[in-house]
Amino acid sequence: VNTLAYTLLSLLTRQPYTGYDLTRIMEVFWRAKHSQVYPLLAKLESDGYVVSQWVEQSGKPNKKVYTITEKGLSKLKQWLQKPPAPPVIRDEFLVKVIALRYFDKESAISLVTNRMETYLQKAAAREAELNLMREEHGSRIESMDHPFFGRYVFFMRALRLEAEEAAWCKWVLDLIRSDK
Amino acid sequence: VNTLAYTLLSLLTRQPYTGYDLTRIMEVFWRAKHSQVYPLLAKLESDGYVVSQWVEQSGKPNKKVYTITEKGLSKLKQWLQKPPAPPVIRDEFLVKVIALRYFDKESAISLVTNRMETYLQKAAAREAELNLMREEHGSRIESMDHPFFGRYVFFMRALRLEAEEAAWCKWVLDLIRSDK
DNA sequence: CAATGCATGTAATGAGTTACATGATTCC
DNA sequence: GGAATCATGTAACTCATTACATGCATTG
Repeated sequence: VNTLAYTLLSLLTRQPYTGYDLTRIMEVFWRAKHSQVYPLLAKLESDGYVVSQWVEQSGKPNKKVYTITEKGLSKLKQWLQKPPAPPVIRDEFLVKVIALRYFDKESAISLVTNRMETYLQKAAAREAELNLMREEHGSRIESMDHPFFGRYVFFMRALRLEAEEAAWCKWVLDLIRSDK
Repeated sequence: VNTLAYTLLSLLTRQPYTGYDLTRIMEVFWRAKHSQVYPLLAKLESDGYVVSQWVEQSGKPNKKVYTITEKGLSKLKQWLQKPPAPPVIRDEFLVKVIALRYFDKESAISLVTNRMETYLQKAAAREAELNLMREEHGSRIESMDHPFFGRYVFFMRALRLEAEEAAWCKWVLDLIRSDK
C-alpha cells in the first residue's frame, strides 16, 4: 500500500468514484495514469480496503464504482497521522528557465508567455470552481468537519499559487523585454 | 537521453560540477537520488556529451568533475526549443489536506504549522541567497545573457511561491482555530 | 562516540509511462 | 469525417527509490 493507494482511499471518503473519475480528480496533486490506477484499485479490493459495483449505463460504457470500506478507512486514518514526505516536483519548464541564456529573446518570451497563459487559465477555472462551491455549500464549507473542507482549502491554495506563478511570469517577461 | 539528462547538462553549462553537487543543486526543481545521477553521468560521458576528470582532495574523498562538451551543448540547445512537458507534482501533504476532516483539531494544526514553518525557512534561505547573488553580480544579473540569469529568476520564483505557501498555511490555521 | 557531510558506485525492487486493445456517442 | 469524452483493462518498458558497500574528517 503506497501513497497512490492512500490518495485513492482519501478521495473515496468523499463519495464513491470510478477509476476514471479518480484519475481525473487526482491530477492536480498526484498525477497517475489510468494504467496505474485500475490495477491498484483491483489490489485494494482484493485486500478488502474498497468494494466495487458495476453500474450499467446507456450510451456510455458501463462503469465500476468503488466504495471505501471500514477497513480501508481505518487504514487511511492510520496513515494520515504520519508526517508527510516532502513533495516531489519535476518541472521541465524550470529546467529550461535555468538555461534561459541559451534562448534567443523571442523564444524566451514565447516560453514564458505560454506558461503565464496556462496558469492564468488555471487560476480562472479554479476561481469559478470556488465560487460554485461557495454557492452550493455556503460558509459551512469553512468548517473543518464539512466533507468538502479539505477540497475547499486545497482549491484556495491552488488558486493563490497559480496566480502567483502567473505574476512571476509577467515579472520575467518585463525583465526580458527591457533587456536590449 | 531523458529529462534528467538534460537537467544535468543544463547545470553543467554554468560550470563543471561533480555528481554529488548536481544531486544537491537539482533538488528544488528535479529531485533525483545519487544512485540515478552517477550511472547517468557515466552514460552521458560514454555518449560524448560530457567529459570527466578526477580531482584529488586531502581530508575528503577524491571527486570526479564533469564538464559539458560541444556535442552536449548542441544536444541541449536542441531540446530547449521543444515545448516543456507539464509539471509533475506529488505532494503527500496535499493528499492529507484533502482528507483534513479526519484529523482532530490539534493534529490538523500541527500538520499545517509544520508545513508553514518549513516554507518560512525555505523562503528566508532563498532571500539570503538572492541577496548574495545581487551583491556578487549586481544588476548585470537581471540581463538575459548573464550566466546566472536563469538561476536568479528561478530563485525569485521559488521565493515568491514559498512565501505564498506559508501565507496560505496561515490562512488555513486561522480558519481551523476560529472553528469551534 | 555518534551523527553528519563529503564522495562514488552497484543491485534489487518498486513506481510510473507508453503502447496496445475495444467501442459507442457527441461535438465541431 | 475526425477528434474528444466516457470507460476499463493488460503488457512492455523506462524511471526512480531503497538498500548495500566503503571510508575519512569534522562537529556536537
